Order: sequence, then C-alpha cells, then structure tokens
Amino acid sequence: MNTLSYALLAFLAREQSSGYNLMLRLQPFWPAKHSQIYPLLSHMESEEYLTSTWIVQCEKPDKKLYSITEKGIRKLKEWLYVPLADPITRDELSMKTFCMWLTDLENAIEIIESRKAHLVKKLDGFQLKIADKVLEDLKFGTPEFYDYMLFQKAIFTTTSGIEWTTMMLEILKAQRTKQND
Amino acid sequence: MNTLSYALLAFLAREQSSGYNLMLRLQPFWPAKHSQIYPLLSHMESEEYLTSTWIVQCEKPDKKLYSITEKGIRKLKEWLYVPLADPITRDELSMKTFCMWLTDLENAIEIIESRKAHLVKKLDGFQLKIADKVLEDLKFGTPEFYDYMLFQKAIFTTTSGIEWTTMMLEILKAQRTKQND
DNA sequence: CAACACATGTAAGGCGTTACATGATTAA
DNA sequence: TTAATCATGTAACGCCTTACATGTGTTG
Repeated sequence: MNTLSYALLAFLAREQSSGYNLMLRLQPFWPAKHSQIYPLLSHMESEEYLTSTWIVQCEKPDKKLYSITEKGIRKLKEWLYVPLADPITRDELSMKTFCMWLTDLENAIEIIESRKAHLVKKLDGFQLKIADKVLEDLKFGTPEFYDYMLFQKAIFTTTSGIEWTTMMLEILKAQRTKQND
Repeated sequence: MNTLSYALLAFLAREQSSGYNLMLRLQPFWPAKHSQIYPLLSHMESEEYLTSTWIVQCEKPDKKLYSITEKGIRKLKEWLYVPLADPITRDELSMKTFCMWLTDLENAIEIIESRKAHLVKKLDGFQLKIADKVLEDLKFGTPEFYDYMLFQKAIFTTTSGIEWTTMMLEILKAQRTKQND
C-alpha cells in the first residue's frame, strides 16, 4: 500500500464518503486526480479494507459511498507505527532562482511577485476557514484538534514562503532604484 | 522539456559537469536518481542543448563531461519567461497528523519528534555552508548572490518546520503530564 | 449558450524509484 | 572485509497527469 491509499483510509476513518468527495478533500494534503483515486478505491475494496454502496440521488448523479472496515482501521493504525518518510518538495522556483542571473531584473521581480501572490491568496483561504476555530475550545485528542494542528502547519509553511518572497523583493527592488540613478 | 531538464541546463550554465556530479548537486532542489539523469542528458545532447567529452582519470573511473551549448542557454533563458508552476509538496506527516487521533499520545509524540530531529539535522548542515557567506560581500546579480537567496529559502522553510514541530510537541507533552496527574 | 459542479470510469504516456550490471579505490 | 565514493548505463515497475468517454443540473 502506498501513502495515497493510507490517505484515503485516513479520511474514511472519520466518515464515509464518495470517491469524488475524497478527491476534493485530499487536494491540500496529497494532490491526486480522480483517475488515480477511483481504481485505488476499487482495489482497496477487493482487499476488504473498504466496502461500498450506491446512493441514488435526485438532481445529481448517483454516487458510490465508501466505508472503512475493521480491517482497514487496523491497517491504518499499524501505519502510524511505521517510520515517517521524509517530505518531498519539488519547486520550480528554486531552479529558476538558481539561474536568475541569466535574466533581467524586471523578469526576476515578476517571477517572485507571482509566487508571492499565489501564497498570499492561499493564506487568505486559510484565515477564513480557521476564523471559527480556537485552540482553547478544542478537546484534546479529537479529530478536530488535529485538524487545527494541520491548519497551523499549512499556515506556518505558507507564511514562511511569504516572508522569503518579501525579503527577496525588497532586495531586488532596492537594486532597481539603484540602477535608475 | 520537463523541469528536471531545465534543472540540468541551469547547473551546466554555470560550469561543465559530469552526470554523476549533477545528480549530487541537484538533490537539495530537485531530487533525482542517476538512472533518470543519464538518459535525459543523452537525449538533451541529441537535441543539441549539450555536448560531451570523455575525461580519462587516474585512480577514478572515466567520466563524461557535459557542456551547455548556445542553443541550450537560449532555451534556459526562454524558460525564465514561462509562467511559474506551483510547488508540489507531498508530506506523509500531514496524513499521519490527520489520523493521529487513532493512536496513543506516546506514538504521536514520537512521530513529531522524528520529524523535528530530521529538520534540525538539515538546518545544521545549512549553517555550516553559509558561515562564510554574508550578503554585503556578494555582488548583486552574480550566481553567488542567487545561491545565497536559495540558501535563505531553504533556511526559511526548514525553520518554519522546526517551529511547528516545537509547538506541536509542547502541546502534546503538556497533555502527557496532565494525564499522569 | 457556455462554463462549471457533481459523479464515475478507462487508456495512454510521462515521471520517478528500485533493481540489475560492472568495476576501481579508499576508509572504518 | 564490509561499506562507501566515484562513475555510467539499462530494465522493470509503480506513481501521477492528461486525455478520452458520458451525463445531469445550475449559474452567469
């Protein structure tokens, strides 16, 4: 089983859900397309980690509701004792920064600005979601408590990205005024 | 051409290098195995973005030195005007945090500790490398200037990771003493 | 009327890892 | 003597994206 499979189990351990809904909720943590998720869910059902039933809906297409089995929960709990893998980040911006000396100052500024805009937009989305959540109100050890932790994680990384781009832009823009003197 | 190809061009735009050396230097920014790099370099040579010559070494195996061509440099410069792709991060820790409510407090602490240890070790490596580099000494627009920026980027993200794990551990450990009362 | 959200699935191809294959030198 | 570093290459397989395929209901 790969990490995506465990990610699906992790969501289904909280509540039953359709493949489509799993795909949407998974995006922030482990981006995957529906074409990857649907076959995986089928396979996991054949391995008896999941069960499914068709739900007939009016004004919407029918959907297949997946539920986790006892075997699935056991598998998920075991995974929590397997040594943690290192995170993998692949950021084009690192490579573009590495060869930025080959381009003009205006383009360099535009590249960093585009990343900063992306991060600011992302952070704005977080603030909305977290507005009604305060640590004191959360009971320790509940799913909601760990949701809060995960949001904090996302906020920390996004904020540090914004700080770096801001620093970069200050230095680059200072250079622009210097060049115009 | 994919991002890895541009990454190879980016390194070769600075100095000629062997495939093996490119593989090593690429790891922090765009992790890739030699089995992926060697065929790519061959292909890029056939497209005339690179040229190569065999270097005979004593007490070491022979190596193939790659150099970037004019065509390769043009291609790399063009890439710097292509809209920036979003970074992709896949972190098992996010998924494990999401289902951490299913495990015991001691295991939760151990998971976060292992990530913190990994990040602290990584940061220590950076401090050594950057010890002899100070922004004031760097001439703007040089490759070394952008190296410094890249190190800053790595330090920012690693530091924010350490801050999050530290916060997490404080909360989890406070809970541990509460449970022992 | 076009685009988007909901909903599921398959097929093809590109990207990335692991394993196979070889071989010298050096450090623990 | 076992492992690590240097050095290049191929083969097989798994992961991920893009495209193909279908259909309804809502919003602009």
